[in-house]
Amino acid sequence: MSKKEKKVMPKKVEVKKIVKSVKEKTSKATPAGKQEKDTSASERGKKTYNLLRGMHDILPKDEKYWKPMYQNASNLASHFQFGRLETPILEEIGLFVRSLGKGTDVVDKEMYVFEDKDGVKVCMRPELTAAAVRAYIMHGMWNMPQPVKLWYFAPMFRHDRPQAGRYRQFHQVGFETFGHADPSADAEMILIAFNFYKDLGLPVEIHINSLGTPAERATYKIELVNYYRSKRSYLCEECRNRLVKNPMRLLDCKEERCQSVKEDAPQIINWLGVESKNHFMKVLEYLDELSIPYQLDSTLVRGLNYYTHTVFEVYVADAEISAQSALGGGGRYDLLVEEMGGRPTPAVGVALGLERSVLALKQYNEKHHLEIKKVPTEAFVAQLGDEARRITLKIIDELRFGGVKIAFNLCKTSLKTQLELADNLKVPFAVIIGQKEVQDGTAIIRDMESGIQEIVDQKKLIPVLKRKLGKFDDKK
RNA sequence: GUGGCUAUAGUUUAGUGGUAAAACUGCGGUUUGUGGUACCGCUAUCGAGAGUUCGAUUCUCUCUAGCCACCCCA
Repeated sequence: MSKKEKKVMPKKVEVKKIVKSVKEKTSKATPAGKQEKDTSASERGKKTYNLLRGMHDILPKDEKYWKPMYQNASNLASHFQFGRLETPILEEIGLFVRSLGKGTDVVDKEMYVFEDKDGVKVCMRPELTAAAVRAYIMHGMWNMPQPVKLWYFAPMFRHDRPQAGRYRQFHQVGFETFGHADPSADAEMILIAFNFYKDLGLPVEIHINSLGTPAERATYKIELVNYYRSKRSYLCEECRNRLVKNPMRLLDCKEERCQSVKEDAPQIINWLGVESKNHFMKVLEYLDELSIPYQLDSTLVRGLNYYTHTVFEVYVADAEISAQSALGGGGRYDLLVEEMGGRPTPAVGVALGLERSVLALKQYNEKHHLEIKKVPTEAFVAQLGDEARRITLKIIDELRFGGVKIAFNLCKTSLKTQLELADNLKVPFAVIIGQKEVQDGTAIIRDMESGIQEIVDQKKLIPVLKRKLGKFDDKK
């Protein structure tokens, strides 16, 4: 016991632990154990904090999903010439009410709205398109060579009821193109969304529809309502409400009794004018050319009011993976810039939900027994004693410049434990530096498979390691 | 926002009206210079609060959170 104490004395943490374990032992031994328990409870009785509802931490274990998502988005953006846009989380409420439209769920019940200390009503952004439009107008981007292409990777906020893959703070990666009316812009958006998932290794398909112009939609709406009104007695209660409130949503109904009514319902495509129809057909031609799998979906409406012409959503191309419906979606919003006070500017955009994508990707990989490969660790640097530890940190830094992917743990003092860690990581080599090596200015390189060790000069460590790893120095 | 299900160590799961079991992980140890094994030890106010009870982790209620369906969306 005394030996033990002596050993650990210099370390505060260890002392505490010993004290604690001694306490516990005595408390167990004595019948007055209850008292002991009480004191320890009050000792530890500090409040712990939980997350707010619908909020989540993104932990290191999911870095393997988040990192490639950011990299993919960033690569696609630079390839397709999108510039990074970063806007504030807080904006004026009006921005979203005006762009998304009153009557949409997002505006009516999901926005985080509060008054700040100046009594100004502010809103935490529920999406970014409106902010992008604001930025486009505010910074006079119509004076730049068109199209202006912007992308973002950012958190959004919606006060919805949480579910798996559905959070109150969630991330979207999105792309917006301003000043490009041609169907090729629509196709480009869909291509980017498609590639984003392709690069992640998740097969997706596109559901697509056209909403035409507001005028065309209005005529269609009348026709739709007329049709549904004639079948009113067959409808579910929900749909009777929709008939008045939001007729476009009638087509979404999943009630069995409404299905037969839905089958013969007029389809919006037949009510589009020649121009709108042409635009849509051209988008589809592009998709055929690009071999992007898509489904025409005459019931696809989308819940934000600003869309015109093309609308689309991205789904996992595997019905068994329940990823909370669409992974992402987008469409054209040719009238929004003008509506928001800018010059008439055609625009198209897409937003992808990242938490949902991670969820879908996890499920997909699990089903197909796939794993995301990490960059393998090439060597473990083990150290023994204070002197060695000091040298080690320096050597670790040198190895970073040398481009050797290493692991280490300065927290551990025993060589045994460190080699155990090295073994768990399945590194091919361990670099061992102890008291003796510090004095000699050397290091041991241990081949973890064969156990063969070699002593090398610390200065030659990087080239020797690289040669052993099958890497060659750039100089040679 | 509506309805339903669930809540036990870091994780996954046992279990009981008499304060709890296991696996994995983590930390420490089996002389601080050598790994893959083995062994030992430590780690849970049984989601929070109230009620019924001699006694509740177990029964009841409230709350909270998560999940599922709907609504909607990403």
